[in-house]
Amino acid sequence: MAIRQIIDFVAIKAACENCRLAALCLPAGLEAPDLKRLEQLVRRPHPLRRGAALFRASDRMHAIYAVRAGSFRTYYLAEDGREKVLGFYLPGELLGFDGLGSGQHRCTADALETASVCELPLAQLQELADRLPSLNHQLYRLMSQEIAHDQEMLLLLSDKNAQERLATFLLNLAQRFGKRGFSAGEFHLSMSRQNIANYLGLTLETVSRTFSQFQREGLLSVERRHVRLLDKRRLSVMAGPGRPASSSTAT
Amino acid sequence: MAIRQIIDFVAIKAACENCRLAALCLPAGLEAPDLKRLEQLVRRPHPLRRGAALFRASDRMHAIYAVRAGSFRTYYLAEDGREKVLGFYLPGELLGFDGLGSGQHRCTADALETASVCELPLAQLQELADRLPSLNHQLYRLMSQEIAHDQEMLLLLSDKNAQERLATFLLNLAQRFGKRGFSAGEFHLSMSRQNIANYLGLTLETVSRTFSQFQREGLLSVERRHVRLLDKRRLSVMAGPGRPASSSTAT
DNA sequence: CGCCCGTTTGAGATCGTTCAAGCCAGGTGG
DNA sequence: CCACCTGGCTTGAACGATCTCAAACGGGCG
Repeated sequence: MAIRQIIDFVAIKAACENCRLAALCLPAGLEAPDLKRLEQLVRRPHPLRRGAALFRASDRMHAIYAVRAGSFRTYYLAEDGREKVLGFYLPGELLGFDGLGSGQHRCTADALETASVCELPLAQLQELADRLPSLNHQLYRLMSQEIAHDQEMLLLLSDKNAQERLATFLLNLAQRFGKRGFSAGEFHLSMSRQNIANYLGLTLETVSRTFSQFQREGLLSVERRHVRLLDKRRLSVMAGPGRPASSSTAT
Repeated sequence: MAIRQIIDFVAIKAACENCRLAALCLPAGLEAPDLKRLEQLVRRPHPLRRGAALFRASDRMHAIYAVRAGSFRTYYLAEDGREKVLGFYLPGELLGFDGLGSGQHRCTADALETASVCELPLAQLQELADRLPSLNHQLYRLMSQEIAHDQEMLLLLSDKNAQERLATFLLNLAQRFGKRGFSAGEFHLSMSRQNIANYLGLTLETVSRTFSQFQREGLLSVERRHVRLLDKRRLSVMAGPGRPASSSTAT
């Protein structure tokens, strides 16, 4: 498979120090010598294909992951089988902290498209963290961001209507894509309407209708999963309070 | 003031080792020698009266707090002035981590009634944590719990109807009161309907009506802020999926 | 005693859901 | 190569839970 080969090739070359995502990733804020040590821990497993799980709820946590390519979704399964989508993760973003307290993951992460990660084995990471306060602080910072994201979502879910929710979501994605060197005005949604709806606490019909409405109003153009934001200013007004930014583990 | 004197008297005697809340508090899981060191950091400021802020959003974070008596609410102020109540804190529960990442609090905490806290100054706590991996792990565990709580709330806000929300809330409170040696079947709500409503993503009218409905159905009796749960089994069924437990920073 | 605030209760409006039908793109098999 | 099928998406119509607006109640405090 050609794709597999390309990815493996990249994997061999990838190192935190040279990684174009480094600034967004765990290494951010670490000094060169600490970075070297961190780098030695990193594993780069084979890519996952669409739908494959990176980890599952109640799995013993054995690593933190950085998205290298592709994208992920995390969700959480209620006792009665209902799913709740908790977040989406783009390249450079970290996931898997949810287990740091208990040693067990609380949610499942699966790939929305073919995707690959860097893996930081927990045992060695904690050992390193116990000796490097700076790494500890970095981990606190990341968990804090997770909390910040969840609290933004609480505000969104309790106060915002469908338009505000979708606008917030799209601007957030745009901002995160932009930060990664992709276009912030035009992008591909790797998640289905159903996933977006679940994440935003709506039904897929409402998401679909709201997309159509935004398009009629000239705020964006959308065709299946391709979106182009045409009037970010107005979208931003629609999105309402709470920074449109800051979703997921992005800085 | 008599009350003030009593509280000060208790404050002098209180020490983590003897504190009846110790098992629920930060010290849980720490060994005796580490506990001693932690204990030396603790300050016990004067009680706060109803409405007084323990810390405010955008304040520089300089401590973590453990509730000693009374109760607190945390909320988060959106740009347009809308408030979002994030959580309630009972004796033995810890608050104030939200700033661990950035060094700034993201939300405001205020007393719902006369309340007092133990204060763990951040600078010394971090210094201690840098030398005590066990304390670090404890802090991770607590932040993790915060995340767990927020994610339970995300599920509640996106999936549950008013009855499920209120039932979940009441059972959660009951469980937390019970763990603290108060009655788990009958308790006083220190927060207003407005606060409950905001926390649950409803209006105060809906909360009020749902209380009345529960009472008509024999699930509980309620008079102003005094609640007695009469049929926890049925309430539990109503509450739906996601553990009814685990709210806030309680273990 | 009377005011004020938090709460309860009622009636109507609204937004999102539900149920249902149809569309479109991509993949499959004849 | 085309017909068909499937899954994801769009659109419509009616329903319903919650919100909004409004009024009245009741306890606590000056």
